[in-house]
Amino acid sequence: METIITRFPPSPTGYLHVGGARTALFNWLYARQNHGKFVLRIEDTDTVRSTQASVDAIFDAMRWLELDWDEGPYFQTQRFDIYRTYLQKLLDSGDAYYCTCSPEDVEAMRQKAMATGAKPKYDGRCRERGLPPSPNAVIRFKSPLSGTTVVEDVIKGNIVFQNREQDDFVICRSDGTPTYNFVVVVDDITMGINTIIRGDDHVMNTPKQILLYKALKAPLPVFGHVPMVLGKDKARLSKRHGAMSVTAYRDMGFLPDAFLNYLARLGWSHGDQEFFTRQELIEKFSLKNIGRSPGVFDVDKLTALNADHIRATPVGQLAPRVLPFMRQKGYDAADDAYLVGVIGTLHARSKTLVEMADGAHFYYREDVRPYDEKAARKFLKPAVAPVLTMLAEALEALPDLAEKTQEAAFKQVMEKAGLGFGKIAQPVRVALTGTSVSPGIFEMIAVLGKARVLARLKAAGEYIQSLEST
RNA sequence: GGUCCCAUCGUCUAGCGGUUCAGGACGCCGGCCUCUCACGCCGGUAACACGGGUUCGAAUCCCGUUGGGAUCACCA
Repeated sequence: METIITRFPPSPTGYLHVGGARTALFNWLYARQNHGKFVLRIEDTDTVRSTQASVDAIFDAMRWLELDWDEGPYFQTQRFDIYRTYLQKLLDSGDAYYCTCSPEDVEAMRQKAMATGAKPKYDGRCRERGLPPSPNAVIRFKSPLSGTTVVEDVIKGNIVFQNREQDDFVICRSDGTPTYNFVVVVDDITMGINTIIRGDDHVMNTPKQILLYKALKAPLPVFGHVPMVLGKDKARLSKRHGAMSVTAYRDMGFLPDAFLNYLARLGWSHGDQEFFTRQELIEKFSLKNIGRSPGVFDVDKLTALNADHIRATPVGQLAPRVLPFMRQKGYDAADDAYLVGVIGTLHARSKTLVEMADGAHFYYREDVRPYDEKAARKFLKPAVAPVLTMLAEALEALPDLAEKTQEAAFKQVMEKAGLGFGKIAQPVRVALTGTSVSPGIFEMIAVLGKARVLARLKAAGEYIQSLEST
């Protein structure tokens, strides 16, 4: 069987956006599943809009998503000589010709056509003139005047185009640089790309490209056009929908596998399954299960899926991923046993890594004061001071802080104070964390360790005393 | 406007002529669990755009309407 070779060809005119990431993912999955090759190609022929910063941003995003490529990155700007060769082939075979009509002339043709209600296109006036190369001439492709070109789309099915709708499009500008539809075809032919999965916005280019493949006598690749990703208002995703850049999702605390899982499920399905590991995606992905209608990007669902992935990830593996967020908050955290313990108490209650870092505040602050005002007022009342003291003593006497051991200590205090656990837990929680929301008391104490716990209980006692004296 | 594509709960979707007065997930609303918050569990809300056909039978096939999207460059 032929080796599957797919590609992802972003143009470096901005960051990698959500839609682009999804087509990259689909191509990557398909290549990986078939033990084929995934090629990265930078389409930078628009020298005005292309920037190195964008190239870097794209690599950065691909690396974060861990979508590795087997070949490339190729840069189109370094391949002009190849394009030149293929241009000459078309000229030689008579499938292309020089045209000296100025942009203004062509524009006039469009206006005229529009006026008569016809489709705006170049009228082919230089088609049979056999013009020689000249400084201001462009090269146009000699498109068939009749017949049909059918795109056999693996996602959408057959799409038929009338050749008469096509005009003789420019394949080489007057400045000598080749245009998009031409370079893409040459690249895909020379790179051996046999499977092209790309966005819906390219369907109209496909008949042009197929014509080029035929003129170049090259075998056609398999085409598949995936529907667009839309924003909440059902309009194409754009800046006004907020985060479009893939790396923005990294910064919001999403896991790459969760992001990929979400992207895959947006437009593709495998029965009712929602959660997929990266490996499952590779195994179960299939072109035939890609839907034909556009989908709306939903952060809430991404977030829910992210929570599932966080929970499914062993705490040890989560540590290096949360660390940057901890540091960003100024916590002196390290990838150590303490952090693993911290994550253990937080990972079932965090939907994102940012939330996890937020929830870890009390683990990395020596003093949790000032207390949350409402929490302190409600729970750190005079009556609880002796209870906190008793608890501190009981805890101090313990040989270790295993949850079982702690339970006995708490039971002892509960009996002495004549209070239920519920009455003791909240004050302790405030004393330990400064707030009324946190992981479970026992697990928290086990992670914090005796020294921090005793100090905080003592501090809370002092706080209550200071209230009484005023 | 021309050309092309699309159309199941608010959203992502399952469904590929009958076993579905349509299943799952997110969201939302109840409840349970419970030391708070979560997790988890249970239950509820909510859809086949419309109109014609074809067929014994249609969410599933065909046509039309409507609605959305894409594209019409010497951008990619």
